Amino acid sequence: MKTNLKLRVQALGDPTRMAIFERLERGPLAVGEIARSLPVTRSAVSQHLKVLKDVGLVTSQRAANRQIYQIDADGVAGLRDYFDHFWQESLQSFKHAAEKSFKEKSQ
Amino acid sequence: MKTNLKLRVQALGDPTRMAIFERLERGPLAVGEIARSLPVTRSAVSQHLKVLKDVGLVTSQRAANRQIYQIDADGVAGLRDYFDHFWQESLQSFKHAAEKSFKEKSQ
DNA sequence: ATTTAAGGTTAGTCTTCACTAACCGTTAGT
DNA sequence: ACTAACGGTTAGTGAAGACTAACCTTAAAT
Repeated sequence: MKTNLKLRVQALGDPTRMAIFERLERGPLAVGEIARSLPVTRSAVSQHLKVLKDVGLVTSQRAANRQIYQIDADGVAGLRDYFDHFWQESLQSFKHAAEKSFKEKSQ
Repeated sequence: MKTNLKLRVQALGDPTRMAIFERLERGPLAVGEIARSLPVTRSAVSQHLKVLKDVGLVTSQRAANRQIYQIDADGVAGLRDYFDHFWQESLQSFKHAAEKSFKEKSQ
């Protein structure tokens, strides 16, 4: 399994980074635009975006003066798949535990 | 939206808690069993499990002397749904951005 | 009744990391 | 050329929280 997945969860574990991430849900934004809607400096936003980019949750591209960030849909899909797989495994193990418990009680 | 979702991501953001969480994927475990497979004390594991329980990612039940923890499948499903929804929104916004970019270039 | 093992709680320490301020390079406009 | 706005980088600080050690209760065993 990709260890990147854990790093992504770790990255989103910070409330400010999660807020930045959600700002990008509706579409690409420049660093300054994000910072203006948050109670932190551009510097902080820039650092957070670097983390998000390093773990593959956002991508960036230059537009003249500005740096435009947007969600990396593949990165999000990875997270969804991980939790989906996890969910299925959990259901499975729950079934087994329930059956085992039933057998133990009925003997 | 459930603010709980962000708390869940936050909870799994800690590597030790993520490790504990993954230990429970295959089935219910007691606190001591988890602690034995990790480089931290039972006390730490107990505290982490409390956090995971508070945000709805695990449940617990007594078995005589011991406290048995297991994954809360509903909690995991919530995370999966969140990221699935997020993924769809991101794809949508990506489409729009691409179309807009195409129009701008062709005019 | 004592012992043993389980797990939760608390106080205190220590590390991690989010944040700001200051600086730098870059680009567009005048 | 100069100015202004953008964004990335660094050093230093502060606060949040992960961890251990010590203590407590509870339950089963002898």
